[in-house]
Amino acid sequence: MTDVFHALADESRRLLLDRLFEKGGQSLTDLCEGFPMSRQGVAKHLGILEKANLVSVHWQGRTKLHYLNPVPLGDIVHRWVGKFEDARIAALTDFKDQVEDNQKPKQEKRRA
Amino acid sequence: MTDVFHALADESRRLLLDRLFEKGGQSLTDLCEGFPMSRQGVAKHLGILEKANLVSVHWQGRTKLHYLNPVPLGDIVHRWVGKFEDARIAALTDFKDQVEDNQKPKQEKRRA
DNA sequence: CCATTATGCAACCATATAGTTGCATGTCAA
DNA sequence: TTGACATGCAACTATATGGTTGCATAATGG
Repeated sequence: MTDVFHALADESRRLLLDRLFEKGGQSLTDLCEGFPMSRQGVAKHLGILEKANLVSVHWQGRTKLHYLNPVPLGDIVHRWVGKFEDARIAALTDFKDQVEDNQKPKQEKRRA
Repeated sequence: MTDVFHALADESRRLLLDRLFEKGGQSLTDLCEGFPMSRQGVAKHLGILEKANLVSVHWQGRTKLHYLNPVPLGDIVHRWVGKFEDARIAALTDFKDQVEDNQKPKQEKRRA
């Protein structure tokens, strides 16, 4: 989970995912094209994406083809989105309740 | 976007969100309770969550009440999940196509 | 007023991260 | 074999990060 979020928390890596989204099966050198960074820099980012399982690879001779792997995001993030959506619904009543409750001048701030 | 993912890429911060998910309107000291970290450590994490707009605050006298804010995740992450889901569908045909396509060039050492 | 409580600010430290360069390894084609 | 190409590995640097401690500020309550 940490790995996935961490991997996505970087513009360069999101850009690489964008590229793989447009066209899968690109090699390192393909992905380096027009990228403002050394080849090794890109390789490191791809390594992080692989480790997060957001990119899967397929060796073919001496070239390593990269593919976007949609599974972990679907699995892991979906849970969080669902959670936050529950919270969103709850927030409509909850937030107001809690603010009002906490606004009672003195203590008694613990909400029921 | 970077801020949101970065904020979520830390176990302590996700734990704080969990706590606010369970019960909104908690103060810094409330959230420090049982947390294996100094108050300032927690305050920093909350600052990052605020900056990412995942937590909104409401001052009440000298205490700062924290609430989970579901909006940015709903907006921003949803787009990514959607994108990855498109990719998931595409992957079924795309992946196979691209592998085969890339294999055309030369030798036959790899089977389809 | 004074003590207590809730928070903020700043400096500091250890480690992680993003990026670099240089060299090694392995594969392809002639 | 030889050279060119695709990638990996390792060392190094600057900065960001997660965490700490100490002190300052501001509101609360007796």
